[in-house]
Amino acid sequence: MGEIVGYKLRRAQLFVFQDFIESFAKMKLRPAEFSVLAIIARTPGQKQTEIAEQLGIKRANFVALMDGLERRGLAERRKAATDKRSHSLHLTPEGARFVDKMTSVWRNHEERLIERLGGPEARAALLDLLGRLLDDPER
Amino acid sequence: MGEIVGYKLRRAQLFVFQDFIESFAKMKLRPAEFSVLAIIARTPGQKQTEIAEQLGIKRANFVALMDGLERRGLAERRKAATDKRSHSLHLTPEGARFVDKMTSVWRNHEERLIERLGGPEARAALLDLLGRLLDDPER
DNA sequence: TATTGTTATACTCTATAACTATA
DNA sequence: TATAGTTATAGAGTATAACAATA
Repeated sequence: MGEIVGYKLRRAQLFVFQDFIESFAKMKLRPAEFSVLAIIARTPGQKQTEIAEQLGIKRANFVALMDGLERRGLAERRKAATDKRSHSLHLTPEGARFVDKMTSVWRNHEERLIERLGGPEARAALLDLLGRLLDDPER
Repeated sequence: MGEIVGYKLRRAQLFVFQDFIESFAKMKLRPAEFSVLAIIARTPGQKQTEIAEQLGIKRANFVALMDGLERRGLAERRKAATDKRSHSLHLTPEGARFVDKMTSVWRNHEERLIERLGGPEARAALLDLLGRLLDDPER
């Protein structure tokens, strides 16, 4: 099975997620929540559907995810003045502090991966190859 | 998010699985079933728990999977003479023909990935990097 | 006592349809 | 009519506990 790209990709992804999940167990943060906070931190004010789409999450499933972040006081929905149907998403001050902590935990996790891969060049090579599969324009 | 190994790995895995699933839609074969048939074909006679463990599937969840393959006449459980608790797994003759077809469909899928990656060397490089993450001894 | 296969069950993710309020 | 957010729901995939038969 080691010659099958999809299989090995899946096993590697599960391994990396396992490390990720353990890293964030204390913060009670799951991968999807991490990604939502990261996106909001980088570009505040986007509406739900925009963020869900970027992450490949169905907007229906995004609701409960965002409910959780809002209940924890990390992010908030604001009624958009221009379009009263939509919510623009922002971090709370506490959410901004949380993201700082989260980023530092993530760096440790990423550092562990770099060591396994054999250095930063290997990580860059992996990101490049994955980007080719995805046809990523920012590659 | 493009700089986060786990995230990009996940997206790439989903993309590859999507192509895989579409490739095998006509054969009504899911990734887990593919992997079980491939393992049985390569090493017939192993018992359920051994195969499940190799694939990272819990033995409880393996039961329904194997039920399905048996119901379709592709694989079968044989009572092991030495240990009457265990089942040794084998392909049926129809299962063997199915695996041939399956392998050729898989090759097309894999060929598509190689093109995206930019050639067989790129695929080899990707498998190597993923193997490093997994600490794969057969790398 | 321990292990193999099994059942039952629960939890997370994901996918779809249909509703409401706005546009 | 169409869109943003929402609700309800169903299907995978995965995890654990407990049981019967056998070791």
